[in-house]
Amino acid sequence: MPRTRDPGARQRVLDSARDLICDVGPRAVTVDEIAAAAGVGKQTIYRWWPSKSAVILDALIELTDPAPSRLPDGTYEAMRLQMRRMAALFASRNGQLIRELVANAQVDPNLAEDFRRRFFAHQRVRGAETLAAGVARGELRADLDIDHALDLLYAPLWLRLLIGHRPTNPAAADRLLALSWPALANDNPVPAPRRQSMKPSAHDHRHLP
Amino acid sequence: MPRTRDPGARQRVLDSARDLICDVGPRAVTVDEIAAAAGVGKQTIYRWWPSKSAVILDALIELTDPAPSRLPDGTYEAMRLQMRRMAALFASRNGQLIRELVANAQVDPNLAEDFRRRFFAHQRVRGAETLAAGVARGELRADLDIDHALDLLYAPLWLRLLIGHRPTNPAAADRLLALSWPALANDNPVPAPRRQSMKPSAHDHRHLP
DNA sequence: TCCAACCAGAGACTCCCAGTCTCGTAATCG
DNA sequence: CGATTACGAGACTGGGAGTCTCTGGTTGGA
Repeated sequence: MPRTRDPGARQRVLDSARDLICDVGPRAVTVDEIAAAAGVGKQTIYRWWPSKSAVILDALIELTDPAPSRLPDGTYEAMRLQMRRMAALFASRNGQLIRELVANAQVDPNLAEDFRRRFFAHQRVRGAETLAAGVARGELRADLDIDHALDLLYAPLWLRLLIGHRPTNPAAADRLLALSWPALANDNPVPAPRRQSMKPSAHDHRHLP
Repeated sequence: MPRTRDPGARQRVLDSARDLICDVGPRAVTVDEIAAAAGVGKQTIYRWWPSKSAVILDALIELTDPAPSRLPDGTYEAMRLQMRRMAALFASRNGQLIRELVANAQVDPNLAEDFRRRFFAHQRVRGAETLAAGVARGELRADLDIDHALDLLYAPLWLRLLIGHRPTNPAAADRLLALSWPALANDNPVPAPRRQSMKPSAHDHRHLP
């Protein structure tokens, strides 16, 4: 019998938050500005989200959800594509959203937990599947620790986003994968047949933007 | 002819900042509390440091400076020690200082630049020396890109500190180094003689806290 | 038709904290 | 001794997160 939630308002809040933060940069954006840009009362935001960071997390998740597109067959190329996607996200305007969230997560344990569960872990699932498939096919070492391998592959990109000591772009993803590959690949192709074309080719080294 | 800076005050400010942040956690600590704990006027803090973050950065740097102790000869063991030291720092109370600084650096570009120059880069210098020596001795691949290799080795520890998806401890450092090693080591010992005892031994794998 | 329940936008309000300003005092040097 | 400057103490400003209040609108049931 009561009035129900306005889905348009929800969407306008998320869109405004995303646009403002990506343009102006993190922390320079206030909740009042988001509310004004969305044409929404401040209380409407706090009715549906517990904090400003929760809004930003939802805005970020909305961006990256709808992409279960097909991956290449080879483990190397599949990982390369996934790392390139992550690098592109980090380098895009939307990288600002992630930086803001990680910054606030250092202070707010609840946010940290949400961020890990709803964004960070979610990002890793497909990578874990790819690596597991690679192990099953004998392209990767049989004793590979998937979680540590994911850290190895993804962490340098994260670090560049958060520290800014180097750019985060697809070329960086390529170089990092090429560098790490020998640590993951199966040195002794036990019964496994061909894994020739999957290995990094020479031109993957040494020519960056 | 004027009164000079009180070095005791400087030290008390840094000590109080460190203690409070390590105990209470980042952002829960205000400048007023630091000043009160140090028995110092607030203005004295702002006379010598441009911001709260600058105080914390100095407090952090003071901790990690005086440790140019000798490293083992083997490249593997030297890197292992350095990674373990970093892991221990991250896991200690002082890891809070770093988290706070990285969080604020996402918002404050000047702080980000200072943090990179005065802490982050400084940390990497010795690692770079170790790797370069390893290349020179033929233990590591001749075409190794030192900067990327440092990212590979250190970034997973940083990521654990900042995201918190896994613990940051010496055992983790060991496992990450053992995992990455094949990506760095020289597969073709060209003219290089023995590099036997430097390689990870079997017990370095698979037994964590 | 009317009413209860709850949503909405608008904006005033409280609380907190980084950073500034002011004061009276105490060193230091010429 | 007097000019100069640091010092501790604490009042003050500005801005932003989150809350409260008000008025109005929309829904579904009696």
